[in-house]
Amino acid sequence: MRTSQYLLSTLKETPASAEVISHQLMLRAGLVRNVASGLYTWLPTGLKVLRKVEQIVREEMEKAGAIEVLMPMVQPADLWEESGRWEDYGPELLRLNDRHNRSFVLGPTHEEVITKLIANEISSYKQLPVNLFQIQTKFRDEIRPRFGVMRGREFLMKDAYSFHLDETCLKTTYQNMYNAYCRIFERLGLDYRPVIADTGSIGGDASHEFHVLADSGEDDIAFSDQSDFAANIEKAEALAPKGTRPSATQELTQVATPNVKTIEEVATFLSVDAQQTVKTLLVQGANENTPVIALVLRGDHQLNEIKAENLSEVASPLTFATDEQIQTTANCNAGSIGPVNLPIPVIVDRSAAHLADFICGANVHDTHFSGVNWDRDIQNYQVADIRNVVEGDPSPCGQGNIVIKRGIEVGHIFQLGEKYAQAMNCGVLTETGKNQTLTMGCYGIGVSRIVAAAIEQNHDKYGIKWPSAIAPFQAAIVPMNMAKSARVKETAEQLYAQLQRAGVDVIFDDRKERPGVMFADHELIGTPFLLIIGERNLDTQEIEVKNRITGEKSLMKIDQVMSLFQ
RNA sequence: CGGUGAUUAGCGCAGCUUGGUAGCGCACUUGGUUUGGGUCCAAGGGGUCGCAAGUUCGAAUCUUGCAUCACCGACCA
Repeated sequence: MRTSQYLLSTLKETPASAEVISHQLMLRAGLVRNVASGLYTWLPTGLKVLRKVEQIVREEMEKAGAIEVLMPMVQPADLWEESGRWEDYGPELLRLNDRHNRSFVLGPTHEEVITKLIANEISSYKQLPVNLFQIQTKFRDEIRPRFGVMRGREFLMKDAYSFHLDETCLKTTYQNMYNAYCRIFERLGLDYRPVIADTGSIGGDASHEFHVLADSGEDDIAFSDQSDFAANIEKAEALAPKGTRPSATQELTQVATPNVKTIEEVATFLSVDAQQTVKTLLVQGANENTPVIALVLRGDHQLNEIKAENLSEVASPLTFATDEQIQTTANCNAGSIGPVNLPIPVIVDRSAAHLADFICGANVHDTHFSGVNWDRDIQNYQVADIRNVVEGDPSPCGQGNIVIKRGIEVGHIFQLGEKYAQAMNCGVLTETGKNQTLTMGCYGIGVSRIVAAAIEQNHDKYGIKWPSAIAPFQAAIVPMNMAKSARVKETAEQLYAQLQRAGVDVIFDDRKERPGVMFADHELIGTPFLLIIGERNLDTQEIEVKNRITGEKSLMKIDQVMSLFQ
C-alpha cells in the first residue's frame, strides 16, 4: 500500500468528543469516524485491524470445532415473542416495521434465530453436539453509548451457540470454548484474565468473562495474589473473618451525634475507625409481608448489589427504600438507622457480624449507639455475604489475598441450559426414541471492542503500540527526501516490491512530506517497524529500523530486512 | 430517563456580557523555501453562526421552543 493511494486520515488535534484514550487515538490515527451516537464508520486502517482480530477469532473457533454461519441482522418479531424476550428485553431492543407493517428487531444477539434453525435442521441425537458461530454486526440501543467503539450501539461480535443432549456434553464444549478463548487472547497479544462472572439476565449456571486489563476498564476484577483465582467483583465471595467473634466488653450506650450522618462523620466525631462502625441500608423486600429489609455492613465496606438482590428476601432489582419508608420503619432519617430494635428483617454481612462493641445508628434522629453487640443487643438477624471484596481480603480460593484491577470485558461464555430450546421447541429423538429438549451454551466475543481494548492497553504519548498480530501494517517504509535522491527512491521501491512479494503487510510512505510528519503519522498509527531509508546509510547498504514497541533504533543491512518478518 | 454543559469553516476554538459587514490556529489549494522528528514566507478557497419562531431599523449576540452531541448518574452485556 502506498500512502499516496491510501486514505490515511490522521488528525493532529484530538476531537473534543473523545473521552478515553482509545477513542482519541482511533480518531486521530484514522481508524474510525463517528456517524451518529454510538455508530461508526471504519476507515481503511481501522478495518484492517478489525479484520485481523476477526480472522484470529475465526481460526481459533474453527480449530475448536465450531462451524461458521451468518444470520440476518434483522429478525422477525415472532421469534422474539416465541422466546418471551419481545416483552423482557426492554428498550435496548430496537424494533421496526417493514412496508407491510410487520414487526422486526435489529438483532442484539441471535439465540432465537439459531435455536429455531437447530430446531428445524436437527432431529437426531446422532447429529449432536454441534457448535455454530458467526461474526456479525449487532445492534443494542444502549442508554448511553460512550467511549467510541468500546460501547457503541452497533458493534461487531463473534457469537457461538452450542447444542447438546446433556449437561456433561455441554460442560465439555464449555471448557473447550474456554480454552479456545485463552488461545485467542494469547494470539492477539493482550494481557487478559478469565474471571468468574455473574450470569446476569441471560441466566444459566456457570459463566466466565474474559477481561483485558486496563485502568480505564468499566469492571472491577478481584484476583488472588497467589493463585489463578479471578472473579468479577460482582461475584467475588467475601469470606467470613477467621476465628470467633470477640466478646462484649462495653455497655450499650446512647450517644448524641448532632448533624452527624455519614460513616466518615460518625467515625471522626467519635474518634473511632470506620471499621468499628456499621451502616444500615434499607431496601425493598421481595414480598408484601416484609416490604422493607435492613442490610447491615461494616462502615468501611460497600454493598454488593448483585449479592444483595440474589437473596430471596430482597426485591430484584435492588431498590432502596423511599424516604417515607425509612421514616415509618426506623422512625428517623437515613443517617441514624441501626439494627437495634429494628422491627424488620435484618441481614448482616459476615464481616459486620464479626464485630463486637461497635457503633451504629440508634433509630433516633441525631443519635447513635456505641458498645453494641450482636445477640446481646440484637437477637433476630441473619448473616450473609453482601459486600464487595476489598484489596487485602483473603481470597475465596483459600490461597493468597485479593488484589483488585480494572478490566474491559471482551468475552463472555455461558452455560445457557434449556431456556431457549424449551421456548422454541428445540429437541431431538434420543437413542430410546424419546423427544428431548436440548441444552445450550453461548459464547460471545466483542470483536470491535477488542480493537479499542488493545489500544487502551498498548499506547504511549506518540500513539498506538499494536501487538504485532493485529497491527494494521507490519512495517512502514519511510524514505528520507525521496524526491531529491534517486538512490533513496530506488532502494525504497525495491524494498517495497520485495516485502510485498513476501506477503508482508507493508505501507510505503511515498508522500512528499517532511520526515517529521511521516514519523509522527506512523508512530500514531502504531506500525511495529519503521524502515527508514536515507542517503546517510546507503553507502553501506543499510537502513535504519525503528521498533515501535521498544523504541529501539538499529542499522540493518538491506538484504537482512526480511528476517524481521520470518 | 434525571442532572450538567455544548452546538460558529473538515478539526480545535474566540466573538455573545454591551445587537451594527464573522475571526484565529490547524488542515486544504497555489508559488517559493526547507529536507533525519509535526519548516518558514506569501497569496488563496471554504461558514444561511444546529433548527424554528419571536423582539428589533438591524440578531452569531437578546427571548422562547425544538433537535443533536458530550459528560455525571441511574440502567444495561
